[in-house]
Amino acid sequence: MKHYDALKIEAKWQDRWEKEATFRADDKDKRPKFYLAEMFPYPSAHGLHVGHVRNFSIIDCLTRFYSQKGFNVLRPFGYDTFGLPAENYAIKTGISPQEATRQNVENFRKQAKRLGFAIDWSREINTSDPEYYRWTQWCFLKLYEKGLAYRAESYQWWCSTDQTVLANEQVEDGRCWRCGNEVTKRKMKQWYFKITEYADELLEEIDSLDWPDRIKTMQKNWIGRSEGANIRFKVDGDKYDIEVFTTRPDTLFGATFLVLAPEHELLDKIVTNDARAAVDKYRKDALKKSEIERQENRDKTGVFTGAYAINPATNSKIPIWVSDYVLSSYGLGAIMAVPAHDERDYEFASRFKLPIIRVIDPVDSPESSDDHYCYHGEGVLVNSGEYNGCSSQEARKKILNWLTASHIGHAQVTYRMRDWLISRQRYWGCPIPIAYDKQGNAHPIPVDQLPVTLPAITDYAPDQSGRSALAKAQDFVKCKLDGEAMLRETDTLDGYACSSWYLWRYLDPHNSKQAWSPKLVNQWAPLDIYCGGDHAVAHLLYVRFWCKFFADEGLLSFREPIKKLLYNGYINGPDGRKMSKSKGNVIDPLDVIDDGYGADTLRTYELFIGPYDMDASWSTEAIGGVFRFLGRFWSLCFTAEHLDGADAEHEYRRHKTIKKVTEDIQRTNFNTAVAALMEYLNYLYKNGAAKNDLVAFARLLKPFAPHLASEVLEEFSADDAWPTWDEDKLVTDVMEVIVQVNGKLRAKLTLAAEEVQNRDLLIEKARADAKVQQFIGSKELVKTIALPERRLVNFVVK
RNA sequence: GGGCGAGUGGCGGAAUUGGUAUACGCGGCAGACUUAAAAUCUGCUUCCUUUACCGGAUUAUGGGUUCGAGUCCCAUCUCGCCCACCA
Repeated sequence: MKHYDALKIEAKWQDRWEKEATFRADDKDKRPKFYLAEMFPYPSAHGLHVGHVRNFSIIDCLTRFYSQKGFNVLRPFGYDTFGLPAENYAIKTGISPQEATRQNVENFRKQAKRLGFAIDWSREINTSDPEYYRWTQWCFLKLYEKGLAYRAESYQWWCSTDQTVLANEQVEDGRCWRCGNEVTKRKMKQWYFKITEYADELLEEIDSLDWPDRIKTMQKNWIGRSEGANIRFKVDGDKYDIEVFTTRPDTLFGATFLVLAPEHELLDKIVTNDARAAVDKYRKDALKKSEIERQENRDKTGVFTGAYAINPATNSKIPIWVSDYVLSSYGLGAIMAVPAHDERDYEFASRFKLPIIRVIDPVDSPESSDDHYCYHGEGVLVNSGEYNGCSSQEARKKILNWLTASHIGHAQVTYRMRDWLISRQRYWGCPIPIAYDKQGNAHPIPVDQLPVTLPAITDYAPDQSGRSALAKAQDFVKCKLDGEAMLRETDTLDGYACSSWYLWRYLDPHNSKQAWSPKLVNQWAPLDIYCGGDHAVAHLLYVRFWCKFFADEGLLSFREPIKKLLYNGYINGPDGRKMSKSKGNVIDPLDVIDDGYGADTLRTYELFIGPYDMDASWSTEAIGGVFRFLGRFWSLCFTAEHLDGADAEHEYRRHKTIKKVTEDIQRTNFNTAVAALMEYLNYLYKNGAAKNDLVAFARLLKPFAPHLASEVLEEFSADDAWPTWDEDKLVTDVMEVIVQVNGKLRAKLTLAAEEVQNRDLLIEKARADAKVQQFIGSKELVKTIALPERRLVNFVVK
C-alpha cells in the first residue's frame, strides 16, 4: 500500500529547484515587481529553530502566492554574521570567528534548503564578507563626509562583561541586551551617527507606514518629541549662565530652584568652596550607580551647590542644587524646578524644605486647589505678575515671546532619542575606516583603499583598557595615509550598521564598483513586505534613517525602505515557556522533518498554529493533525478514484475556497486560509473529487506545502497559476434562511432564491413555520425585520 | 504611574460593515478494520436538564444602546505589551 512519503517527495523537488535555479529573479522581467524578505538571521551554532521557520514560512507563503499570481517576485536570503556570540565562542575555544561563522552559515544554508523556500540563492549575502563590509565602510564614509558620523566624548553605557559600550537601543531595563549584565556609565570618546538630524522626519512619516500600530507607537515613544523652551538663568555673582529646558515656560514664576545633573559641566565652576566636598562626593556616588540601582531607589537625593541663580521673571535669588533625578543626557541636563506643578520637583522640595509657589489654578475647582500643590494640568495663572488671569496655554506663548524678545530664552524642541553610538570595543565587527595622525586628528581611509580588512588574530579577549583586541594587532594598527604614519581606529562598527543597508545590497549583490546601482535598487525597492519578530526600535529605526540619508544623497528614490511590516510572534515550548536548552523544551525543526513529518507539514503547521502575530506554544499532537491533512490530500490524489466532472455543489465549494484562501493570504490570515483548505478537503474526501478540484486545491496549497503541491500538479500536468473565483458560482438556487423571534434563533428554512428575494413571500414562509408559530402564539406582533440580502427574518412580539 | 491591546469549550483558536457563537485543528468518547497494537476510517463531543426529543444558559463581571451585541458605549476585574525621574 502506497503512502504519503513526504521526505521522498521533498528531496525530489528540492533537488529540482536547486538544479533549475527556479527562484532566480530576473532584473529585466517586465511584469510588476514584488520584493519580500524576512529579517536575515544571525546564524548561530545551534542551527535553525522553529522561530526562524515561522518567520521564513510567512515570507515564503507570500512569495509563492504573489509569484503564482504573476508578479515578478524577488525573495533573497542572507546572514547577519558579525557579533558577540562568534567572538565569545572564539575566546572560549580558540576557533576563529571566521571559521565558526563559515560553518554556521553552511549549516544554515543546508537547513534552509531542506525547508524548500523559494529563495533566489544567487543573491546570498554575508555581512562579514570583506566584499560586503567594504561597502558598509563606504556607507560610513558617506555619513562622515556629510557630518553625520562624528566623534565625541561623553558618558555612555558600558557593559563590564562584554567590555564594550552599548547604544541606548541595546540597553534593556538597565541591562546589556546580550548578556543581561547591569550596565554603568563610563566617559569615553566614541563614534556616533547623527540620527537625531532626521528625528522629525522619522516621527512624521511613521503614520504613513503599513506597519503594526504597536511598532509605530514604540518608535514614536522612542523618538519622544517634546516642544518647549530653553531658558537661561544667570548665576548670582558669577559670569556663568545655566540654561534649562522646560515644556512649561508658563510656570516660570513658580521656579523656586534649579537642579543640575551630576554630570553637568558647569557644576565644578559654580560650586562654592564650602559645598565642594559634599558635591564631589555626591557626583562620584551617582556615577558609580548602575541604572538598576538608580531605578530601584527613587527617593530623591541631592546636594546644595552653595550657588544661586536669578529667576528672570521674578528677579529673586533661587538656590542651585545637584541631583541624579535630573538626567544629563536629556534636554540640557539642567532643569528649573517648579514644585507646585511637577511631582518630582515637589518631592524634592518637600524633602529638602525648599519653597513652593503655586502659579496655576485649575479652572474648574479653584477652592480645592490649595491641597493640590502638584497640579500639572492646564489652568489660570496666579502669582505671575502681569500674566495673572491668563490661561496657561496663552501664557506659554506670551512668556515665550517675552523670553525671546529679551534674549533670555527661545522655543526649543527636544527628543528623547539620542544619537546612535556605533563604536564597539570588540574584534568581530566591521572595522571603522578611520586613522589618526600624531595629533589625534581623524582621517577617513580613501574609498579606493577599502575594505579595511579585519586581520586574523589569535587572542580575541578584550582587556580592561577599553580598547578592542584589534589594538594588539600592530600590523593592522600602523598604517600610512598620503605618506604620513598613522594609527588605525581599533573600535569596530555596531552590527546594526551592517544590517542598515542590506535590503539594497540584495538587489545588486555582486556589484564590485558600488554599494548598489541606484537604477536596480529603485526598480525593486522599497521592500513590499518585511517580516521579523524583533528589533522594533533599533534595526527598524536605523534602516529608515539610512534610507532618508541615502535618498538625500540621490542614491535612492524613496524615503521609506519598508512598505508593509509583519511582526510575527514567538513560538514557545510545549510547556508554554520560552524555548531554552536549560529548560529542555527546545523543538528542533530538522528533527521534526526527519521524524517523517517533512517540511510541508512543519511549515503548514507553523502557519496554522494561530494568528501569525501572536505568540504560540508548540504542540506535538497538533502537528499530527496537519500531517494527516496533507496525507489525506495525497491519498485522494494518488490512490482514489476521481469523479468525471464536478457538479454545482463541488463548483460552489471550490469557488468559495478559492475566494477565502486568496483573501485570507492577502489579509495575512494564514491560519484561517489553512482551515478553509481543511474544510474543503473534508468535503472532497466525503463526496469525491474531480481532477479540477484537485488541481485547484494543489494550486491553493502550494504557498503552504510547495513540495506536495508541485508533485500533484506534475501528476495532473497542470501549472501553478493562482486560481480565480467566479462570483456567479457563489450564488446558489436554494439558500438557508434564519428565522428569529425576539432575536432568538427559532427556525432555519431552506428556500428558493426567488422566495427569499420577495420580501413579502419571505415573511409569509417564515411565519408559516410550525416552530415559529409556536413562539409567536397569540402574542401581539410588534414589528417584523426581514432582510433578504442577509437571509434573515426577525419577528418582534410583546 | 502613563499609553496601548486582549479576555470565547478540556486546549490552540474561528466568527471580514452589529444578523445561525464555538469554523478548523488537538484532546476525549464510541464504533469499524485487526489475533492484537499502531496506522487508517466513521460517528459524537460548549454547559445544564433529558434515555431521547424539547427546552434553558453561555463569549471575564455588571449595566446601557438596538428588532438583534462576542462585535458598539459606560463602569469594574484580570492578563499581556510598551514607556517610565524625559522636566
